[in-house]
Amino acid sequence: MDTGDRLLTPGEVAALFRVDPKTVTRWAAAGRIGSIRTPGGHRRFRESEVRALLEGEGMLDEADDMGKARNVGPAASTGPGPANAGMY
Amino acid sequence: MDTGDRLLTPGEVAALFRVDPKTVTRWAAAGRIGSIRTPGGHRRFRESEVRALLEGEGMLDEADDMGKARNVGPAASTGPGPANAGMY
DNA sequence: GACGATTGGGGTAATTGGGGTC
DNA sequence: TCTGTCCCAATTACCCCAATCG
Repeated sequence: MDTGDRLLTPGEVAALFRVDPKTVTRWAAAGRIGSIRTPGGHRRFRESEVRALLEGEGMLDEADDMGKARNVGPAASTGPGPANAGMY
Repeated sequence: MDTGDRLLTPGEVAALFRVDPKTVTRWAAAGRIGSIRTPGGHRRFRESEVRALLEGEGMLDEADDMGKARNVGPAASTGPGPANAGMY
């Protein structure tokens, strides 16, 4: 049923993307990547989603014209997937 | 609905959240998650509550489509939704 | 009663979150 | 506009050993 819903820590995702953990946090805060929060407030990311982002399957439309799908939307969130609640 | 009466061990919940079993114990001690204690002092967690926490307690409606069939993960059931009281 | 594996509790180090700045 | 780095506070992870579960 699940496509491999292993959860990754921000550090894991950051290492995968070769960026800073803080940057991954910003992606989650911007709603560009789905995030699951622990009761303590920390974030966990779906390995399947991260993998899709790494492969570039997540945003095929944007690969061609990014000035179109980047900031178009009622909620300002591009919402590529399950957007987080954004409460803190 | 027997799916909600299943009890999970701390190790199970820890694997679901991708955290340490000790962390799950800490959640129960902090009152962030309901726990049932065995006569010996060990804890058991309700599967329904854990799943609700995993899918997002914020339960925000999102009608987004990415054009490509991506992982939807486990079905997000509009469960009881024990509001997360974890404030930073 | 005994055994292996898990859990609990305490304590300390590492990671994470949020804000602000360059 | 986006990313990397600074601060501090909270959360989490791993260490120990004793008790409990199956």
